[in-house]
Amino acid sequence: MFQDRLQAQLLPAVERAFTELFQQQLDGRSVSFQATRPEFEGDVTLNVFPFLKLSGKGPEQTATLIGEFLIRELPIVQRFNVIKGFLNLVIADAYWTGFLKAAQAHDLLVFPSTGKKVMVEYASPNTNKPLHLGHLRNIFLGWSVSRILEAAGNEVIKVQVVNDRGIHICKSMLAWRKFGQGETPESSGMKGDKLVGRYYVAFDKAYRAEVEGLVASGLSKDEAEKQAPLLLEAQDMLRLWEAGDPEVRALWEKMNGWVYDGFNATYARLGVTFDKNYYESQTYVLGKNDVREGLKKGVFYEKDGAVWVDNTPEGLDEKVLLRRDGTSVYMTQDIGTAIKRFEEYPGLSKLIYTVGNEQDYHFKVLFIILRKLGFAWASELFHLSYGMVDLPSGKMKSREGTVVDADDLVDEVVSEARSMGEELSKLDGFSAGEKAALYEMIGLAALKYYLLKVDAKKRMLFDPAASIDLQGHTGPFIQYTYARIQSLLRKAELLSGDHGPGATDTHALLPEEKQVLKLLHHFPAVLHEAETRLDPSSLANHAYEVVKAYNSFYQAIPVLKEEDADKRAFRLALSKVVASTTRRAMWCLGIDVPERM
RNA sequence: GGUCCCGUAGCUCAGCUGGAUAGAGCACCUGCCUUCUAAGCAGGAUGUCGUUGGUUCGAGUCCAACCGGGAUCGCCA
Repeated sequence: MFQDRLQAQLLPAVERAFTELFQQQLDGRSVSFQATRPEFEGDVTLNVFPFLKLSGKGPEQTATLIGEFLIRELPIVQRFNVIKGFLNLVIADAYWTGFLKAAQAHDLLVFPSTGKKVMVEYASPNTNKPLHLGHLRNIFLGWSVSRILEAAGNEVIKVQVVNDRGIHICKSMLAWRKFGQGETPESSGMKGDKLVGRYYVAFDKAYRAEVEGLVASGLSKDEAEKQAPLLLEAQDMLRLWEAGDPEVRALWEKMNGWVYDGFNATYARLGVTFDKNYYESQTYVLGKNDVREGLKKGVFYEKDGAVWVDNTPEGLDEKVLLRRDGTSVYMTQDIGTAIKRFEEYPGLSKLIYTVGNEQDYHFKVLFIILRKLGFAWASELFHLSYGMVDLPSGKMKSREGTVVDADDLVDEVVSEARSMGEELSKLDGFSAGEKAALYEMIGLAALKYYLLKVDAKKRMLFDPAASIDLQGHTGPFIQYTYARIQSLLRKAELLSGDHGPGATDTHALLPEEKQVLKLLHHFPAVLHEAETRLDPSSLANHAYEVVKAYNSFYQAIPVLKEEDADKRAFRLALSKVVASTTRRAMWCLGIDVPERM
């Protein structure tokens, strides 16, 4: 369990209190301190209810005895009050100002190196259509988790698996060859992924027309769907692809190339990168030997000529790993790819798959299989499962054209940031290019924060109006606070006589100052939690809490206008740490912050 | 049908291994800019925490059943 610097002092003292006052051994792990609720006096609270058996006394008496002991033993405990079983401790201002000094010297959200290497897989698109809103949640989530792991001291390898082969891309290729008349991204001025996606849609349309015609001529729907000439042709093309037919391969490479150009443009705009790309056209052959090995070892078994795994002892089902004809299924290649990755990256300590929760079962089975094959690292595989994104109108359906395109969405939110910015017009001296870059930064912040602040595990509703909101609990609100502080710091430097911000402990902390300090103080614990739970939302929400408290402070307490030099220096120091910590927290979310806005 | 996830204010969401009178934002209302950036601050109103039982000193949180929503269970990917 993560201990902050305050708990590190309090916990041993509480343990001593139990040995000296009650002659009992207290298990430190069972002790939890919580922030004191605002309606009571105090900074941290110890709930003594769980320890009444140890103390052998009533709640009030137990709490009072411990409180008195802490006052004697720890200078940082200034006074206390007891309400029922709650021991509320007031921590001395000197502790908080000392904390601020430490935070000035060392970034609160940078942990020492763990020496561990972690691989995060995310994005993983198909190459037959452009990226959409669902991909955005995946991409922002995977990127943020990578950053969080880095901040927590790990080396992170970011990868994607590109699903570049299969019937879906053959459909686009076929449609392009039939109807495309040589159209290219250049000739049409269309982004490559959009162009290929258009032919995928064109295929679907023509195919359904064929199916309807066949049904009209008397076939059942099922038969029609299987016998439509276009589908047969696409399947032929897939066979030619697998046989390495030069012409099909050339077309495949050309059209995938267009898609990659389009994806790369989107990734660049979103600000994400990959250290390595895996392509299914290469990985789909993996895993067969591993499955045969498993068969030899008796981990799997043969039935009807196919190879199976029996997961009924784990409460799951039986599952085919190699078809009767010896070809592999999706699971087979995932087995092989996982093994290959741990070979390619010796010392890899964890592998995280950012994949939607509709594949929960798949990953459960995959991890069990790898464990059965005897790989020690199988326990370090993690499915970062996230919920679907729904629209107010319901589920996104490509057939019904309700899919929200990623590029369009970014355009929209950036344009909202622009009109807001123009309206407020606070950017004197900015060039057109600087303004455009700023609006881009703000728009992306709105979108990223909107998708990241919700617990990733949960299905979420995407409200287009709320996602471009720039006020309240949003990314731009946090950026705004940062820009505000930067402005303050710039002005402070202009004032003569100030030799930079410094923390002093010569004045009694105001409630607004202390509130900000307490929230900052809690930040490392939040990062730790975000890392262990692989959950950016907790970090996103805490960043909001901090800047909200800072804004209250800012609005109520003078900084530069303060005449007392010590107080002014202290408040500047506080502001500076809020800014740098906020910037780091936003970095962990993949969101940039501006110097002005 | 089996397995898994979800149900908290009008809407969208927080609520850490059980702890004090369940919190934010949006929307609605009232104040605050001759400016340390009003993309802000202060204040107002809003709850059978899906239902019913159980465990506990204490349950939004744990357990069971039920109701409602979703996912998944293929020699598909």
